[in-house]
Amino acid sequence: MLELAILGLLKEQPLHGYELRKRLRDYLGLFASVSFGSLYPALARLEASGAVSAVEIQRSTAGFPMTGSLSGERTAFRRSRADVNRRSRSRRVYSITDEGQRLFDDLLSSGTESCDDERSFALRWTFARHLRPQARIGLLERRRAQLLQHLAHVCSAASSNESLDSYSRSLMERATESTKQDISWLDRMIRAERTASSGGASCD
Amino acid sequence: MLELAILGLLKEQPLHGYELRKRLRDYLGLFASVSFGSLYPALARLEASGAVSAVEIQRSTAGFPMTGSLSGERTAFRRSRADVNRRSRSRRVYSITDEGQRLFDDLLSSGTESCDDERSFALRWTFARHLRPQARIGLLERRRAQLLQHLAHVCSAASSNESLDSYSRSLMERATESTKQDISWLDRMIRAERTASSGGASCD
DNA sequence: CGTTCGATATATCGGCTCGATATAGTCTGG
DNA sequence: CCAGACTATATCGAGCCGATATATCGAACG
Repeated sequence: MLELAILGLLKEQPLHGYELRKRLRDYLGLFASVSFGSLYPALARLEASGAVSAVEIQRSTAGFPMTGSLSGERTAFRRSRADVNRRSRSRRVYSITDEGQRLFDDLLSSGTESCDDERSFALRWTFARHLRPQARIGLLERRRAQLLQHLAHVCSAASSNESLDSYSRSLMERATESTKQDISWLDRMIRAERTASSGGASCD
Repeated sequence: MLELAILGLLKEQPLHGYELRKRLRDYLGLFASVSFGSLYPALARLEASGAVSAVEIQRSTAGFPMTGSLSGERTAFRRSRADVNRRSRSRRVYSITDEGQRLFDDLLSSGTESCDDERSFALRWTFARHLRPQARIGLLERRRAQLLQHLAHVCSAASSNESLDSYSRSLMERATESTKQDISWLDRMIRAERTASSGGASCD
């Protein structure tokens, strides 16, 4: 799943590891902060599989480093942001490749079988703009079915045993309420997607 | 954290791995199902550290197996439940030791520094009856402070950058709403705990 | 002027968890 | 009598996390 998040951020612009982590924490950081012990191995895997390419940027006080290696990718490396000009030390700037674009599409739409937990869904929904309208609705409906199933399971477990104390019960009630509201949210999203796709252009 | 859940269930009665997993899924299963690849190593760790003791129950069609080893613990092993008499194959029944009781108390109250994520809090709250009233309130307030901090962080990240598309924004709004409701729930719980502890014995 | 501190930046290690898989006994039903 | 489902324990690889190590830079401080 981390690969999907990395590729999604690199689709917008090339980034180095440290900045990538900050964006994972801030933009997609609704759920958790990613540690370096996950990030750098994931980047190494992606590089080994050819999904991303890395350019080593040597530290240099001049405006354009260009110490000379791999001329193609760093055209997109523009120091438009304020934190880029305060570069320090050598950095490895990663860019997504064509193969990485394909991998991103695969990972994003592969939730057909097991878009299991909440974080996985949240991550996919963050990149929902890269999905076809039909796939967006499918993602929402799969998530909805999972929450309904989860709700039924919790209710059956709660009714089969009344030995829960007040602490467990209050926790369970809060969780159930939150899940129901998630389902309502999904319903609203599904309705909005349906009207948008019917009102807009025919499916693609 | 898995150790804490195991010890909490074994505090009530001795259990073998398979049944333990079912209860982790049903009773504490509000969040996730625990895999055997986590459970059995965790049991082995607990046994190696002396927090639990295991009794090998050989399969036998008689009512009482009692194949003879460690006479003390299995007094609590009563086949009062329907699924116990349909025992099959040899099982390793785990019981909590005195050292395990101490470890449970340590783990349960060690959230002073880092009761980080939601699942950790939910697990501790499930066993809140084993905490002193003061410690219960502390747990709730730590969780509340974390959620407030999380909320502030998300809001600042959202305001600093407006480039989020409608999908990310709707997701973030739902997450924010849910977090606010969690905080309200915590406030209710804190109020209830305060009245309960003030109505009961004077604080100390 | 040095030096200490915090931010930037990459990398690795051990330990824990998961999903998949292997093994094997028991019970039920066709 | 055998197929399939359930019970039960165990292991493996891979991924993720927290902690830690290393190194450079700018700012703060005396």
